[in-house]
Amino acid sequence: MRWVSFSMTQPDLFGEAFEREGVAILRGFALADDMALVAAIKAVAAAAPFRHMIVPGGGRMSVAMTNAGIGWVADTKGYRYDRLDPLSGEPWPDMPSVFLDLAHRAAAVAGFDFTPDGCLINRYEPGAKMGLHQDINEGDYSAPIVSVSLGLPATFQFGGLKRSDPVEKITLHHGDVVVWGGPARKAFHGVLTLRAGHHPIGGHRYNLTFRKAL
DNA sequence: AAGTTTCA
DNA sequence: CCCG
Repeated sequence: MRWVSFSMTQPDLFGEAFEREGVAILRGFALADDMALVAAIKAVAAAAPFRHMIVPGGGRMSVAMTNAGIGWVADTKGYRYDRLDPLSGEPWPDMPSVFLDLAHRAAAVAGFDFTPDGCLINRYEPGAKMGLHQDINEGDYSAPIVSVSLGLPATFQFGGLKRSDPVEKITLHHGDVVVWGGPARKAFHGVLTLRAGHHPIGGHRYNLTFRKAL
């Protein structure tokens, strides 16, 4: 099987151009569904509350997380995907249909037939950040990663396959969707410290990251 | 280790 | 003091 290579450029839409093989930036793709997405996030969080996970080494993540479907979990032992929320022992809430539909449509733009089984929901309060890392705990690297930004803007860093590779910065705004796969699937990426600001959905940023975890 | 801290 |  041959994997699909693609790239999309959004020159000067926000005074920034970005072009990288295997990465598509869909500006405003989620705008039409933003309120439904936020409502679904709140419904998931009502059953599986946001929490600050501990990483190996003992550090506490500044980003608060919960999951729908198969969940990403960190603790002192390592990183893993789990059907159960360790906080409750119960399965993570089901993936909301508005999540699944949006992720599928966004991935299709980039040439993927993508049915995620998990969505990691990140909540960034001002001061929160996400260090450079790879998404490499999934079972199927032929599936892309789909990332949805809601709320306050953030500076996203996209690097290469080695931590030391140069990093490109791009501002992600409310409603933007990023799809990466193929040669970019295991690229290092991260989010710079969120700056305080005002947004109709609140003074924070949500990020939905869809994966084929199992 | 997707963490922090410290230093040059 | 912040940044890389």
